[in-house]
Amino acid sequence: MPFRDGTGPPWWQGKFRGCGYRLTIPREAILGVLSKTSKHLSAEDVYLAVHKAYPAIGLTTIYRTLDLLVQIGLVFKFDFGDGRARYELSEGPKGASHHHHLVCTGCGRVIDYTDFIDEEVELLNRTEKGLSKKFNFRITNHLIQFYGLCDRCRSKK
Amino acid sequence: MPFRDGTGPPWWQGKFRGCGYRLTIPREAILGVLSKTSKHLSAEDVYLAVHKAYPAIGLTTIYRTLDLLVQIGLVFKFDFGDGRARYELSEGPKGASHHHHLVCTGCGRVIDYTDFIDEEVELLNRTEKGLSKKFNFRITNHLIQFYGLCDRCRSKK
DNA sequence: TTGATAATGGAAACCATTACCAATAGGAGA
DNA sequence: TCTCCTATTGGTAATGGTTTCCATTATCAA
Repeated sequence: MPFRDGTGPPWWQGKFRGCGYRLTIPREAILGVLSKTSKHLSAEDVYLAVHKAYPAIGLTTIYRTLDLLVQIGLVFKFDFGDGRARYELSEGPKGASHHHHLVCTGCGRVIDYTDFIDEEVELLNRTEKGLSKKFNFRITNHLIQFYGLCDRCRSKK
Repeated sequence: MPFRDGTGPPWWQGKFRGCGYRLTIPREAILGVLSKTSKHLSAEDVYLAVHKAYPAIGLTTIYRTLDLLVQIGLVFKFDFGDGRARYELSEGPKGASHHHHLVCTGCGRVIDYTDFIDEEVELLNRTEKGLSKKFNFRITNHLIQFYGLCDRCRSKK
């Protein structure tokens, strides 16, 4: 009987065992970091955060684990155009906090928005169904991003 | 009076002059390559293609020019997750051939689709308006991609 | 408790992209 | 058409995020 009140084993344990993966300290530490922030962390960001509590965990493990988490579907990987990948937990323990991104091409700032999400998701689901059938794809994920200049960058020029 | 029948100066000349950029051999060659394909070329792909006709043109120029074309808005830059950027002409001389992408996470194959495009674009325009107002952004572009397993990769496992 | 093997970590390799700078060429004005 | 200013170019070297390699360690089913 799983616990989800913060005192028992984390809610993601099942995901691991179910796939035949071992639940290790580094993996728990990385999930811990990701679950405690709403920022878009790079691999190095995760490394630095994890490093505070577990200095022995190496950068290689961070990359490997993040890849694994993306494969499992626990984590989303994004590219905001600054040359490094960003990672976000796909959903929190209390449920999904689904959002899309607004990226400033001037300063690289990323804004999460949840407005219009319902309409977008509704259309996406419909599109997914159609595409799955037409191209015989098993669609697992989608990406929507808007690009532009934020207020600060607009006034600079 | 501009020519668009292939015998006169290319339709993109105005774009350059208007922005104060010079129209050079390398730039024309690169645009030429991009306008003759519907594939998603990497910088190296473009380099190799350009190199056949103009062996003197260097890879550095390819990168610089592609960046410029993206800035001007003549070219879109994509990331399909294979570690290299892909470039596509944003619209052909005959008009736009707007499409979105379906990416196989198994083999990396990318399928262009135009189905649902109208609905998607309609919703995106509405969303853009709302986001522009709420966050005071000047939105210039958007990205939609679906990820999944293609038929071949599904049957492999 | 034990053993098979999945997972780890440090260093080195990888590789797409960028920085640097001397040489070249576009094109507005004469 | 010619000249000059300066944007552009191209080769090389550097950059830096990510991956590879492999000997060591730790997980967990039996």
